[in-house]
Amino acid sequence: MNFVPSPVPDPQAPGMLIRKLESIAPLSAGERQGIEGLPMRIHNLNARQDIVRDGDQPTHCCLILDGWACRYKLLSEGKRQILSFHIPGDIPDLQSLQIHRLDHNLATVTKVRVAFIPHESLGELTAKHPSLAAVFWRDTLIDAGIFRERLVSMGRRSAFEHIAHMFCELYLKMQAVGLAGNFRCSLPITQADMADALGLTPVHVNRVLKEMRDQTLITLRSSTLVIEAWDELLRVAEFDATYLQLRKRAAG
Amino acid sequence: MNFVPSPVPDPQAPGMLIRKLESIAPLSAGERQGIEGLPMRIHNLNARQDIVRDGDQPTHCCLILDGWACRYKLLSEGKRQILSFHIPGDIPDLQSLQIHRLDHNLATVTKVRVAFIPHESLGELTAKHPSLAAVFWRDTLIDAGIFRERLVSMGRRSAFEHIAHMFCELYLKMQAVGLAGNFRCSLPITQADMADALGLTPVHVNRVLKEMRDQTLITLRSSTLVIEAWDELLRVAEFDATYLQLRKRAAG
DNA sequence: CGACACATTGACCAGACTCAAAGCTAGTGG
DNA sequence: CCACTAGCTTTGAGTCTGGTCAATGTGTCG
Repeated sequence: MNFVPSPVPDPQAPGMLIRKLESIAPLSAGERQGIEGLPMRIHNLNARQDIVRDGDQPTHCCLILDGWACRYKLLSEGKRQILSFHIPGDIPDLQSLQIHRLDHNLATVTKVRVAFIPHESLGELTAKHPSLAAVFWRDTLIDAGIFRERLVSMGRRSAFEHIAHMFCELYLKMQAVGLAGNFRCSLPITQADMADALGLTPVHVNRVLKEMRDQTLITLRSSTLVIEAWDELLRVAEFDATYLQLRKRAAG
Repeated sequence: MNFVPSPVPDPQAPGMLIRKLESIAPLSAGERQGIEGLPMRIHNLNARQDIVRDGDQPTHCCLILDGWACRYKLLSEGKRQILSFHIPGDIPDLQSLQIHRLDHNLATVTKVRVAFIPHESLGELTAKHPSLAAVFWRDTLIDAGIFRERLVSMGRRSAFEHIAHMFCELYLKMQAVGLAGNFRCSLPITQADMADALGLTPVHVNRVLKEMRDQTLITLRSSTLVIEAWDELLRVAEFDATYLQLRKRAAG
């Protein structure tokens, strides 16, 4: 792994994790305290670099504090499939606690600030607080639910519907961690990234985006997505947020 | 749920579960004993009927003892996406232990014999044996890994490659539970089912299957798949079995 | 200011879809 | 044991969504 500057302390990192987990299930005071005590190595990473790779056997989990990351797989002839995008609060490789060899890559999209948490410490924590283990399990299950919904988009939605669906999902995920509001959020990915996530070509993504703009569904300028017609977007995407398992929570 | 005959006892059901879990991680004698003690209601279900539905809040998990099941979601205009097929030993709704409202349907494909296990009993069991909880967690993570690989197929593999990939996966899963061998296994699904799983139309699936037959890659007759050229099938599918997390195990 | 990455557009192509018509085949009932 | 039927499979002809190739804008950063 290539880190840019050397690690810097970040007293807010455990808070980020606590907020994330409380968005999944309420935590007891003891559990919160246990999380506060987790050792975390903070790193600042450049955009577009791998964090862990296919085949790696990581010894840490990676909590995103700032910026966007993605998981992807590569095929022959440079074909890439982006499996998911990840935003602050996410632990994209939480599964590595149980599945020791990674079967895909995790990379930054933008510059990213991450906290690395040793598996060992997480293991001790969940041994002490079994209900935290359930929360972690739940997080990976929500992750799986997102994959299932994306499968539906890939298989049975048109490019237009699929892109609309992705925007609904990304907006709600960003809103849930307080990084979006008023139908506006940062979207720091290129059209090529979108294409690789959607299973389309960049050219076609571009055309569909133009069509969405023409229909005043969205505006997309300087890495900012503005949803101009939320209800209509939901409708064309046949979007049902159940699968995201979003609980009511305090504004972040 | 519509059960055909009334429940019948099946002393082999716990054995099926034990074998399944030992394919994920070794079990201690105490754990095996705990599983033997699980209450299981056995039912025989007809083909093509829902077991649990989108929105349900099940109180039992469902262990498949015999036959095939599938999970699917429906969209408007009768569009259906099959998320996964399930074979004996699978617990397709294990996640319902943690995610209480189902976001998809689970249905039989063929006639199915299932064992329903109360969440309550599973909860007690994992409280007593925390390492069993980890095994269950691991099982759902493997499930998620299968979704990720399917996402790659959907997004970046041609219909031909995608179908080849599905056959590789199904064959290995069947082999792992002793239901396949010698490059031959039962495949009790229609071309329409395949189409809904692959995100294609039945007509196109048919044409691709013909092409595979013409290339002597496979034979598919009376619900039996014969893989005539395994290495070649692996090659065209760019199949890498890592994601299935298959451990060496005794022949079933 | 220049370079490079990204976005946009056009012309043409191909893989997959639609609609429609036969052919099979396993199960059912007589 | 055979004829019938319903559901599945197969095939053809024509269409369309999304892909390919290539050129031209546009914006951002050093």
